[in-house]
Amino acid sequence: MEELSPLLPALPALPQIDAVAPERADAARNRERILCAARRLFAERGAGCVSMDEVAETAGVGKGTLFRRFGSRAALARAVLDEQERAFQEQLIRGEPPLGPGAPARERLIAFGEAMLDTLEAHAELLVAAEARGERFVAGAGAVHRLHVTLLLGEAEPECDAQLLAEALLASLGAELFSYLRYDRGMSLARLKDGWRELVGGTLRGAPEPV
Amino acid sequence: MEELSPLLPALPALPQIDAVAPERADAARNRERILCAARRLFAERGAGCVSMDEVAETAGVGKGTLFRRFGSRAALARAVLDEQERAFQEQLIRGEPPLGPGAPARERLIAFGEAMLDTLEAHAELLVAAEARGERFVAGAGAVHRLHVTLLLGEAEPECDAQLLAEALLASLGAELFSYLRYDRGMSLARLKDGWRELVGGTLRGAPEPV
DNA sequence: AAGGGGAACGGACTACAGTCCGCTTAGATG
DNA sequence: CATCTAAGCGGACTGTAGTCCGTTCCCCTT
Repeated sequence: MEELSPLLPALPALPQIDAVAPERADAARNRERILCAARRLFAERGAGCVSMDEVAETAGVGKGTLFRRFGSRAALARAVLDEQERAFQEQLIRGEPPLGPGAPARERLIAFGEAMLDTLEAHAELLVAAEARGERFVAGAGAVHRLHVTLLLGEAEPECDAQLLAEALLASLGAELFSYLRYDRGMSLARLKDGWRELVGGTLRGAPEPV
Repeated sequence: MEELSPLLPALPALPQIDAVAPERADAARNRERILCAARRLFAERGAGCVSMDEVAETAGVGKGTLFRRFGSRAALARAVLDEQERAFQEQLIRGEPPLGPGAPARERLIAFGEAMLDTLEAHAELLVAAEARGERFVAGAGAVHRLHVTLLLGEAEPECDAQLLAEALLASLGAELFSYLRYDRGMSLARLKDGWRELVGGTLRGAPEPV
């Protein structure tokens, strides 16, 4: 694994897994309250129609606390999706093929995109909120997806610029674009999946001729 | 023209197609002042560091006037780029190949992307401002690009879902993504152009090569 | 149990996009 | 030139994300 690290853009500050961060009791309580309130409000009224002030008030904490915990609106949305996202990443790493390891890279890529599209279908609004203001590129979940796609592309076609193509492919799975195509343009989920397949199929169909 | 009118059942108050907008003198003057101020401020300090209040003050007009004219921050950025964009569209429609008509669709697509990347290199910050808040999808310039790419794709590969693939390809030319790749990740412009060529090449490899 | 240090709290504050509405005035009409 | 009216004006106002900083109180130490 180590030798792959040059592919990473830089993943600093991965949340420490072990015990470096003992959380104070009141902090933990408040975090839970906030997540709970956010989940409820987002579900009730849609993520786009809930302000941070409302979340703070509903949770019964101050605004400062809310932002100290989560840093930004986008980060809060991500935190609400966290459980979901963890499960998805688990699938990618240890799940059954074709999503998990065992299938050819090309099949895994297709499965990945289809799963992403299913997630988008289920949580479009929240995901739009989660990728606001360019945080899309920095955020933890995005980094994992990026790495996953990069590795699969490199595996399927060692000659290609996997890092760059991964970004291009992921851009086509962005939440804002999805919302636009799905709801403003009325494209069906099946059509979007077909499009993804076409895109991946094309990208992986043999190395481009050397210039 | 006039002699047709007896045939018409009476079309009162159809929105005038031509000469719709006789602009009042003060309005024209203010629009010019605003564009001038915006151009200057954006150039001096970067589009990201200029607030609408500042533009209004520098232009010597009220905030209401500014928003009445341009509607939003993104629209103002687009207006500042307008001249540039007109010239570019002219190239697409009537310019020399490979950007203009005359070259095979595939070459034109590649040239289109490279030209877009050059534009991004020159005006990244302004273009980021211009595509804020999903206005990317609605705005005039975006619509022309979309149509152009869709037509070329359809021409090069009639079997494909040109509308959808056009969106995917255009997403990879988004200003935010460009800024991230170019400046945060430090990829060279040449590399981005190569990536675009790879992407287009792959997408169009499905169909039999045009003879 | 008491005390001290520092993390956590909360809400007032800032900055900014975008809206509203009463006042002004360009320019058309007679 | 006088009058009229609707387009245009401007700045106060709203709603929201995110910051600051004086205060509180958790938890470790003794």
